Amino acid sequence: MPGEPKYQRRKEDRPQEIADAAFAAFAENGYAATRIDDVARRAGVSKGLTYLYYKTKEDLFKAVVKNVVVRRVDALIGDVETSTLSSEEFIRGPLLSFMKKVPGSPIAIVIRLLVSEGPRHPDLVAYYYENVVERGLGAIRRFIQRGVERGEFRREALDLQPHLFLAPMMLSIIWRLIFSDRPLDTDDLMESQLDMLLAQFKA
Amino acid sequence: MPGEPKYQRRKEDRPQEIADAAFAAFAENGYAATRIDDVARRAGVSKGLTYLYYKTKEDLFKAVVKNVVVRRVDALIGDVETSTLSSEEFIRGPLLSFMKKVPGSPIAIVIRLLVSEGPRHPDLVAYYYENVVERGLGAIRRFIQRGVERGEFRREALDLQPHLFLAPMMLSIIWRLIFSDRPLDTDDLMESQLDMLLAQFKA
DNA sequence: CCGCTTGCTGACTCGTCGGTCATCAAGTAT
DNA sequence: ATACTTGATGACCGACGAGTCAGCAAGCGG
Repeated sequence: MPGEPKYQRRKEDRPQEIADAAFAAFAENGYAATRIDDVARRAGVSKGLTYLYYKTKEDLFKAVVKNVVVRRVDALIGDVETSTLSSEEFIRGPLLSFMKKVPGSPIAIVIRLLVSEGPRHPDLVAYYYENVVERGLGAIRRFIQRGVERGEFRREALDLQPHLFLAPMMLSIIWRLIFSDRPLDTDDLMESQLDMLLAQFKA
Repeated sequence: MPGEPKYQRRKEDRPQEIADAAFAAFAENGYAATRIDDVARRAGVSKGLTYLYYKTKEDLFKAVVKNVVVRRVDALIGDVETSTLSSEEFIRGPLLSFMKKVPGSPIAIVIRLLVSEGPRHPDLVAYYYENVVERGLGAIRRFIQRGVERGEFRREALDLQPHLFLAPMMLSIIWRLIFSDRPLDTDDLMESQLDMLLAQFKA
């Protein structure tokens, strides 16, 4: 009797599937504590196959981080640049709702991985810096500038460090990474911060 | 010929010395990547001795975190409670200068360790939460309350989440953990935040 | 000086896990 | 059908590092 085939060949999909499984595994146990075997099992694949597509564990790690990051940042930045809302509306609308989502999103996991493994993967940190941080901060800076040009913000807003928008979001991310279940009204934190910034810099 | 003794017995000092060495090692390489042998060599001691004082690697880890934490937090909180400065003076003086120091201090290292290893050491997280976070936030809350009672702050300040004071500090810590060498004027960040808070809540 | 306690050593064990490779079998071309 | 390519498997290897333990010697009490 012929029976089911033991496996199908799916050259195209495997790398992505393995990367997804790896992300899930890293998210749960961290990089060091994750075995390639775990990743393979999660992906429904043998350990050997993982090594066909990713030469080393480190390779896989880098692929995973780039993967997760690239997918998200572009979308958001595109939003900022093309939106037709007034500055205040944009801040209270799309920006705030984005910030609220981040602490529970895969981005938070990537930050955990960067904090713990970053020092041993400098090129990965560089990649992240260029593709996320610089571009993200740049977008905020341009946004402020546009606001000033339109007369919605005072000139002093130009001296503001864009980081100040993101500080409560960062705290919220770390809080959830460490104290996952302990309550903290992170939404309120971010709203208060944006309120303060607007109060201070609105024309 | 008698020669030097090969070692001295120093039962009292060993545990602390080993914990210090372990902290240095964890700070440099993280928990998982640090070998007990490294710790021992740093402490000028044999691997076996480490196991005399700490049953397992995890034990050592917990001892290290508690050790570093306990030493610092009390001092600061004591400061807040006993200071005779006005609220604004205190914020712009001792509080600001404390916050400036943190990102380069061992506390930052502890945060890295908690972010990466926390999920696997829930009791350690609980310990940290009770002894650092709750007490720290409590101190800030009492400080605000005192300011309101003295008429230095408006009543609305009571609704403020204390976390908002610390958000830029948190961002600075993470920034330095990940991007150690990349420039960021973290002092300015924290100052701006305190300026905003004062502008908003000063009576 | 001697003998006993115990702080301390370091060679060893043993499980684990990253990485390899001989082999198999799914799919394809002829 | 048959031969061939290559995606996929899983047993295996080697190193590495946590934890053990038999024994050594510092230093104290008599």
